[in-house]
Order: sequence, then C-alpha cells, then structure tokens
Amino acid sequence: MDATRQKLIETAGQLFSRDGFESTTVREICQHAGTNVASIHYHFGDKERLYIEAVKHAHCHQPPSPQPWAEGATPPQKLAAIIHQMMTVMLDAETPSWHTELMMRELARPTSACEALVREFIDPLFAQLLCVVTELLPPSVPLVERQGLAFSVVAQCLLYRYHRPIGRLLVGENHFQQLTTIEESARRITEFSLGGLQSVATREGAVASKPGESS
Amino acid sequence: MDATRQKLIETAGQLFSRDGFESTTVREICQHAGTNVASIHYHFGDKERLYIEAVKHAHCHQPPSPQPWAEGATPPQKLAAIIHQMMTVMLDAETPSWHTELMMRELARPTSACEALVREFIDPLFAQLLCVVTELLPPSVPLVERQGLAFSVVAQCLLYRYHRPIGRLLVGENHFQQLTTIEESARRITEFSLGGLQSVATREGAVASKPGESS
DNA sequence: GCGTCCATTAAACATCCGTTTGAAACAAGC
DNA sequence: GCTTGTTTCAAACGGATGTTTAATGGACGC
Repeated sequence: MDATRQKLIETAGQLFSRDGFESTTVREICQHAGTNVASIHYHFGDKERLYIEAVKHAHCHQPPSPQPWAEGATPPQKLAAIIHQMMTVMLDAETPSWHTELMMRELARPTSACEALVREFIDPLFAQLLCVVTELLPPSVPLVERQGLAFSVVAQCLLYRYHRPIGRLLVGENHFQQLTTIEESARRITEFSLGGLQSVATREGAVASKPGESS
Repeated sequence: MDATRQKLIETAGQLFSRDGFESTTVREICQHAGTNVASIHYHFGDKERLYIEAVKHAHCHQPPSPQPWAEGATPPQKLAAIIHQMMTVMLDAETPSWHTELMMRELARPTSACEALVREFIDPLFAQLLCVVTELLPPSVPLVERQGLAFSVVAQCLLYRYHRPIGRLLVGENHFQQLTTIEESARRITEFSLGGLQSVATREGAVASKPGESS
C-alpha cells in the first residue's frame, strides 16, 4: 500500500538524519516502521533510493524558499529578512522535524542526492541573497567578490547548526543558550554583516558608487 | 616492529580523514599499509584505539597554536593575523596532510576524543580571538555578545572547509578557485569582519567608546 | 468459484565486517 | 643449538549487512 511507502520514508528520514546513511540499517528502519525487511526492496529497489526519496521528501515538506518581501523594503531590511529566515531554519528547535537535519547532513557530506538538492533548492536562495548583497554594494565590486561576501553571511548562520557541540563547549551552556535565540542571533548577524558590507562599499564607493554621479 | 605501527597510523589517518571512521575498513587500511589484518589487533587492540591514536598523532604534528604577534601590532593587524592563520590551516591545500581534515571531522561530529581536543587546542585559540575582538569593541559590549561576534569571525573561515563541495556547485569551479586563495580570502574576511565589528562599536560607542570623551 | 494482480511475509542468500586463532618467521641471549 | 620473546601471517570465526527468493494473503473483476 501507499501508507507503507510513506511510513518507510518518514521512519528512514528520522533515522538517516540521526545516524547518517552508513550507520542506519535497513532492519532498523523496518523494525521502527513495523514492516518487513523486503518492503524496502519492493517499494524503492534498494537502500540508497530510499535515502534519496527521504531527502526529496525532506525539502519538499520543509521548503525554505526565497521569500517575497514587502514592496518598498530597503536592502538592509531585505538582508535582515533573509538572515532571520535562515536562523529560523537553523535554530527552529534543538531536534525539530528531521527534515532540516537530513538536508544539512547532506550538504555537509554530499552524497548522490546532493547536487539535485543544491540545484533545486539552494541555488535560488543563494541567488536571492547575492541579489541583496549586490544592492548593498557599488556596481564596481566584481561578481566573485560579491559571492565571497554572500558566503560570509551564510557562514555565520550555518555555524550555529554545524558546530553546536563545539560552541557549547567553548562558551558554556548558559551563554550558548543566549546566543542561539532566533531573534538575538538574527539581529547580531544582520548588524555584523551590514557593517562588513558597508565597509567594502565605502572603500569601493570612493571611486564609483554614489547614486547620481558621473555615470 | 615500530615501523609497522607508524605505517598503520599514517595510513589509517589518511583513510579515516577521507571516509570517516565507519566507512573505513580495517582490511582497506591494512591493504594500503601492506600489513596483515591482524596487525591492527596486535599493535592497537582494535579499530577504535587505532582511530584515537591517529587523532592524537594528527594534532600532535599539526598543532594550531595561538601565535605571538609583533609587539606594537594594532588590534586590526592582530585580527588580520589570526584570520590569515586560520585560512592557512583551512586552505593549506586541497588534500594536504590528512591531519587537519581528521581534526575537522572530529570537531564536526564529536566523539569522546573531542572535548579533550577542544580544551587543549581550540580553547586557547578562541580565547585569543575573543581577546582581540574585545580590543576592537567598547567595554560596554557584554561578554556574551563579544562571544557571538567572535563566532561570526570563525564561521566565515570554517565555511571554506566544511562546505567546499557546495561552494563549488554554487559559484562554479573557476570562481571557487579565486575565492579560496589564502591571501584573498583572508583579506576579504578580515575587511568584512572589521567592518562588522566597527559597526557594533560605533553603535555602542555612542554611549561609552571613543577615547578621550566625556566620562 | 476462479484467476489475476498487488502487497507482505519469513527465510535464506551472499558478502562484508571486526576480531581471533594458531602456527610460522625472526632475532637475541645464553 | 636451543630457548625465549616478539612480530607477522593465512585462515577462519561469529555476526551483521543489503538483497533476494518463494510462498502467502487479500482485494477485485468476471
């Protein structure tokens, strides 16, 4: 039945996100799903295709999509919105639904499912961020530099998911709690990033930036 | 003999760093090392103790230590030096010695050996960075905020190691090459970070920062 | 009732894993 | 030469893995 398929994807997603592809066994999946070991072969062919389906399901049901912002939003407001949304995804809970964790795991150690995920889902997000970064910089800044700066913005957000354990060890549980509230971290990262971008803008802008100049 | 021990550690380190603990088999290690499968049991007891020895060996031969800077260095110069050193570690080669990669892997998915590694090596480095960040900010900025800002600096450096494959996919091989030269990335991250910190400093500084002011 | 198709099942399959065995090779001391 | 201790070796162990088989159950059309 189709219910078995869904149950398998759901269960496998949880376990894959918790333990990774290699360390999750088909018997473990089937036991938790209450199905027979052969059901995976029957519905998906093999373990790897089940994994791919789980990843697909993950970012279909948790689609962090480029968000449409208010009409007259200024570039800084747009950046703030993007960062806030990212931090919401990164911190939405310690162990929320498994969807985010599975995607993050896939992005950190890419397998076969990775490229599709990037093309389908990360590319648009990054393009949107790059667009906003561009609005905050003079046109003289080359594309590759703008991409690097966009990386700097993304990096700050990713840290709080990928290096949670280290962060805890470094600053202590108490401080780490304070650092990982969505509102506070989004505010801090936004301010830091706007400052960084402005710094680049004013350096470059001395030559070619200000609106209404020579051409 | 002792040469076998060393050969095993060296080989195992390379493979562990490339594929992780689970995905590396003892047979693979021994084949590459040109030894018998039983040699691991004989010299180390089991696979896990060989792994621990490899991690130890890794950060004994690649000790990222706080660097002593020139005497009269300004805080921005100190920050630049720290970031440059970090990027040197992150980018020193695509596949250099396996030491860094193994440590990074350990930090991303901590095992029991992780806390010791943090306490012994990461803590001093982070403390040094926090110290420099503090010098760049007014004293009114609370500790937890300074820690968060230090995270923002570190995060930018870590991105280029942990998300290399995604970065490649996003901006293309050509641009990614340009973004991952040590000098260029260190310059970009330093400028961005100094701007971000300055932004925080001037906001806070309106009350208490500038040297030689009211209070 | 009967045949057909889909879904599920228990059992077995072949392979790989980390580990262990027992003997062989080797060097050093006496 | 013989013993002793250390190191290496081929082979096998017990168990876990992903996968496959062949049989069973049930729903539906006729």
